[in-house]
Amino acid sequence: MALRELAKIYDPASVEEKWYTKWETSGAFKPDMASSKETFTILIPPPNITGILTIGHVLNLTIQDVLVRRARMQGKNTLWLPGTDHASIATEARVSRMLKDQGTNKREIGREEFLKHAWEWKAKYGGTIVKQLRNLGASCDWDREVFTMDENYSRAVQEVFVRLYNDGLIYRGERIINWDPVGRTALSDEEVIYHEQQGKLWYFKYPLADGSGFIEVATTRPETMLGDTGIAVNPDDERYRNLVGKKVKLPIVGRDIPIFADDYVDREFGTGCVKVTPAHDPNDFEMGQRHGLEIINIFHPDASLNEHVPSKYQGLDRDAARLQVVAEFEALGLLSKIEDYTNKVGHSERTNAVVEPYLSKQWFVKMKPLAEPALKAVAEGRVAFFPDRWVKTYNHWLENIRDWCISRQLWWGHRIPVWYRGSEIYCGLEAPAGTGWQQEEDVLDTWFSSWLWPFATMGWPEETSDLKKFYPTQDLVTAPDIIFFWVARMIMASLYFKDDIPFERVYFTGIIRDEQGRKMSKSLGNSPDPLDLFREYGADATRVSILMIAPQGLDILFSKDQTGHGRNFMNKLWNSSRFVLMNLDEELPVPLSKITPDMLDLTDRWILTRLNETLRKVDRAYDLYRMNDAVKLVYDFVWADFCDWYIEFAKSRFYGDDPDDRRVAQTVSVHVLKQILKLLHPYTPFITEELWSYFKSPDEELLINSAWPQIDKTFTDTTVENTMKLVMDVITAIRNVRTQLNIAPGKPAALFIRGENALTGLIARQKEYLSRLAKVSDLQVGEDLPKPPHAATAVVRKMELFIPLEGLIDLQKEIERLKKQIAGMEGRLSGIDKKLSNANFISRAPAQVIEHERAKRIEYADNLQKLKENYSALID
RNA sequence: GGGCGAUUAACUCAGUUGGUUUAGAGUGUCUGCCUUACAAGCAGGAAGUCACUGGUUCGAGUCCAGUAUCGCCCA
Repeated sequence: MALRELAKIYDPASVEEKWYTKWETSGAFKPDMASSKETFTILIPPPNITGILTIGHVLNLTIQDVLVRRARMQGKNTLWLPGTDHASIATEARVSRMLKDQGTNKREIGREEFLKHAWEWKAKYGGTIVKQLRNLGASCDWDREVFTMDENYSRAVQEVFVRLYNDGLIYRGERIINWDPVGRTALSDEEVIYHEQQGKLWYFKYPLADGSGFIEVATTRPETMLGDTGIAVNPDDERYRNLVGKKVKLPIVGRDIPIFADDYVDREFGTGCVKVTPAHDPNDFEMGQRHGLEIINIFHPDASLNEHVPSKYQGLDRDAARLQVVAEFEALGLLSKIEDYTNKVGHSERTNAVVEPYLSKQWFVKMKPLAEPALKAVAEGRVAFFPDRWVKTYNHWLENIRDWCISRQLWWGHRIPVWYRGSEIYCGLEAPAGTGWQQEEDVLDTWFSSWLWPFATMGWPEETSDLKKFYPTQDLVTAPDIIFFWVARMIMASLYFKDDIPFERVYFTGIIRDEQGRKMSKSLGNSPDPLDLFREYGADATRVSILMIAPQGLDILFSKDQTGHGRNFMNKLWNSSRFVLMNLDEELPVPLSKITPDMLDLTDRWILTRLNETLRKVDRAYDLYRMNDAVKLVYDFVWADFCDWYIEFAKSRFYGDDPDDRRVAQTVSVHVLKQILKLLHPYTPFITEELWSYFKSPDEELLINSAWPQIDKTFTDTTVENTMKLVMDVITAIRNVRTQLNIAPGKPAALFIRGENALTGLIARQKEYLSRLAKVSDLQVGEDLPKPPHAATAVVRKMELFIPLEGLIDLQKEIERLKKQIAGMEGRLSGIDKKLSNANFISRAPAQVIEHERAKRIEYADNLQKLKENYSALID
């Protein structure tokens, strides 16, 4: 059969979909349930159904795909389990916006109707990101795809709630929580993002109730004074000791409130007197509890003022109320001063609204008992973090953990399995018998379902075959910004409900930023759409580009241009394959196993040795989860070793007249190329599968299922690297001379090498290669070779290279060139002399190091002498 | 305020237990090449007091201490 020819340029669009379909329909993504082989499982961090693929996902998911594809090739029984997350707040916001566009809202249509719309929305848009994962090449087992509101999954969530409730780890309580006035729901502490903000510190005078004067307080939030129910001072503060026990008449409101002493108050801050608003500040709430203060909630859920403030303030937004309070204090002559003040203001992670500390009745999980085993699991190394510095962050959070507010005043989510009847409370999987029971209106925090991901995706609480086979999983790949939200909580939930770790290793990727170091965000519009990149450069190029610039655990500055690097690499791979293919005969060459080492050329032994070395280093990089190192190793092997040198050498043999040698070169080329395709397949699955189809033998299958390459010692040769280095150095030196003396690259030149026969003999045997790669027309070597007149000179490892080019050498240029070489060599020599003349160095450094320096000295001195001789010969 | 990280060529980054020529790569730049795989390419060159200051050591980009700048997390 005639071998097919490759197009001159790789066209990703024409092959990507074809191979993805082939992989999926062949069952390559599915594990073998009957197999007893070692399993390798990764759970996808479920993307939000509201989301679309971002560059951050591309990094994260590509790393997962790389790990999974390599494990699969290593013969492990591999499962990558995909799914999506229902994202309560985000989805509910989308659906609400849609309803608003239709001229209605959720309260108008009611819970049931709203949920119908939400499911419709999910059906229509929720699959977007999953489709995009296929474009990326993700080798997930789609038959196992899970959604956090699937029936089974929901049952697991209910089950967990009920068990924790019965175990006394879930309770309902009235606390100050973080309130999102836009989402109109409670948030957990983790969902509040603090931004530094330029604000003011207002100083207010509060008149004492007995008319004996004023007390001054400083506040960043004047409007909350409408809910003040006390004034606190530090008990040790001499300035205010005599005021403790007195009362203040609260301006505007007219309420009498007590002055009391509490250790919490910082004497240095402001005036040392603090206004206390127990309903709207967690610290004030605590003080209020300690001192029996009245609690007055002054806000509606949308953060406008309610009926507990004077009527002229009712209905005002908190910002408008602030201005009005300040104006009124000023009018009353009670505004003492205003200072600039920088403080951190909490914003809702989802809606970006300024979060209001708000007293309300919510459901909480007691975290301390869950945190302790989780700390232990990581401390004992049962779960390992890469990079491991994240352990510190993890420990710090768990050691200072606070109870988790899990109820949300939303409809889209898992409704809390609790029913009320009067003062009765029932918690269970099903509604209680009897009439008059009302189910809790709130749903659970989305993370309360995602923290069960490692086992709920596999059918828990049933003891399913998946759970038995694939739990616990091996690797989790995620961004460090959800270490608390998700990673730590999964460890806690898994230890509690499965009595086992959820995964053995967590790989934390960096965060992708733009060229200026800013986070990618929709509002900045600085996030390129990965699908555009796929179209423009191909999915493979996008994947490999991102991996190349993604060092372990460091943030990544990404720009579109970088995708060009990957594209160029793909082009290089494509064209080297194309070249090898066009130099084959009618049939594929015999496999390497049919070749005996004595048939191999020096360059064959060299490339096979380099291949072994690359395999060893790549595997080590994987073991350390240094993905970018692994990519770089293969990149260098392909581009520098294989393309720049081996293929260039091989041209002599492909075009030469020794058919046996030609066939050996074909065999080695194809062998090395196939190993390259295997090594690259996890990074760039599409192009490698496509190329594989041209080079695979009839008994070989898809590349995705092929075996990961192994080191083959048969062809390793320890001396070959040294010899090849010599040849390559000589070639480089000649090229160097040619360029610097402006000798046309195509112009043949003679070469004389004077040096030890042992070395020059090695070179002489590679005459053919010198001729092709350095355009050497006539080669003469010997120990006593006379220097030809009018020759350029170079020194390589004590050998003198002479290039006689009478009439073509610019003498002045050669003189300058040699001068520079001499200066360089003198610099090296003096550096070594400095070391060797240091008595301490001689007496304390290891003998090996000293020996090495001495050997270098001899060589440099020799080189220098030769350079100088040739220099003086030239200027005479 | 506490913690973590970064600082190496114009740009983006490697540099794994201190010694492997005078610190590497890609991009950009300069010179020359459309050499029968690839101009998305080839060959060659220039370019860095490794943020700063001390210390340890025969020897520091690498270890220690401090300083500065930037970034992130927590309070």
